[in-house]
Amino acid sequence: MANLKVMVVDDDNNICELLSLYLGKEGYSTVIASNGQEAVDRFETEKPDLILLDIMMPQLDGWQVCRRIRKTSQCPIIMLTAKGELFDKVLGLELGADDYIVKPFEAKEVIARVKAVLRRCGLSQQEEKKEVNYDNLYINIENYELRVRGKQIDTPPKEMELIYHLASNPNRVYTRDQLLDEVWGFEYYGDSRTVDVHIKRLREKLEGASEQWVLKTVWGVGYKFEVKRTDV
Amino acid sequence: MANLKVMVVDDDNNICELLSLYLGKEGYSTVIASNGQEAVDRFETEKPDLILLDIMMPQLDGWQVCRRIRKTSQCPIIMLTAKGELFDKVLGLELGADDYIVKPFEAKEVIARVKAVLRRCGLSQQEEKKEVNYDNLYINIENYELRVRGKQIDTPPKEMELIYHLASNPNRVYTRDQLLDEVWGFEYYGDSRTVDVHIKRLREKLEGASEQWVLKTVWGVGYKFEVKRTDV
DNA sequence: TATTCAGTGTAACAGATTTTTGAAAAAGGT
DNA sequence: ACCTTTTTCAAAAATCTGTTACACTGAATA
Repeated sequence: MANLKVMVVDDDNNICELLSLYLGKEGYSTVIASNGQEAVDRFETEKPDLILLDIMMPQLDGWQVCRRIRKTSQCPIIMLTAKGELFDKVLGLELGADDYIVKPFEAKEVIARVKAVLRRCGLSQQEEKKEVNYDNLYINIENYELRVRGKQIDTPPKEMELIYHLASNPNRVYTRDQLLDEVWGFEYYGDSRTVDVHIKRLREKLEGASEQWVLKTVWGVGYKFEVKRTDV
Repeated sequence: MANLKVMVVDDDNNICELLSLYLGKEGYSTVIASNGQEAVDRFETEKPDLILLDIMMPQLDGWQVCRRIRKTSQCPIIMLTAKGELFDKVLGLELGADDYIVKPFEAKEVIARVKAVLRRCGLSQQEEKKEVNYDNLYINIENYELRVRGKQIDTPPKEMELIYHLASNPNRVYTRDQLLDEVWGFEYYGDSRTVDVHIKRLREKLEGASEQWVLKTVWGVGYKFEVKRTDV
């Protein structure tokens, strides 16, 4: 896959530099714009593959920039919003934002979301694995196949995607909101308890399948697919 | 990461110089303002990434400066308060201060707090380690994972954060109040004995894990994660 | 050395919070 | 219309957290 270009738009130069650094490490090339007008202008000439767009900016704010760009392009846009600022999901959807990130953010999260959005748009940098394999567990998200102890188990799509998502990043803790965003999608509005119910049904299917891994609750935080370490 | 800029506001020039020195050594660039009005003015032009703000100043005091800056910016603010002066946490919270430091302060503490606040705002100068490793002890705060003698131990979030905090700064003594501030959070009000109970529960989990380190009580002061030195 | 006392360890409780679970309603597909 | 999947809801269960009371310890004093 050719090198992908990301445009970072924020009036705070530190944020721009930081994001640029994160993205650079992951092999993206970056373009920086430090205000709304510059963003609109450079978008035409640079033709980035994705835009990270701050909402709070003087003059032309993020929403306005988003609206303008959407008039001529479907280029994926991730909005940046400061914690405390209330982010209007409805407005975001109407204007065609693809995702949003709350500041302060972490490198990992930014990268994960950029990748996720690009993937959804069929622009992922490298083909990602469509299957995961653990002791007594095989998941293939392409043909929606789940095998536990070698036995195929009929599993509804949502459960399938959830276990695939968790098992693809073993030991990483996901909050319910992250899962809703990343598995259900940005546009999903709903009770975060929904995740619990799916986890429960997955657990019924996975119960006692292996000592090597477990679908664990991290109390007060979320869930993770925990894999026993053999080392250290 | 681009160089971060800190604005130091204090009517005592010695304090300013001293802080400036500390910060400079750590790679921050600094701007000094010696009264409230100057702080407000220079904030606009300099756009610092963080402000160290003395409370007691003639004319415009720290609280007033804080209020004014908060009208237009979420720039992190750490208040400086002299020992003896009573520092009003509630007022601090309402006005949106992010932390506070009591004078006389130590270089180490100032740097630690500046870093902590910047980190919370997603502006940390370098990626901080999310895991610590000692003989028979592995802590990963990102995955909420605690392993003692290689065995994974389920641990509640508060205990997790506490041991992570202590183990991240081995041999440093923390008072109970410091731990409440730094682990429970600036906004937490509560009995400092709470810390004792958490320490006890941690000790149960860590008991006899290693000769190399220990969760030690410093009588009359607080606690520290003590690591035996092999060198020196 | 005995005494005193503030500081610390511990166990147990209560309240708060979070998670699990079952059941039923809603939505979607055939 | 039927069946499956998904979501919602709320009661029940589990877990975490802060507090308290009391026992114990270390350090200072007489």
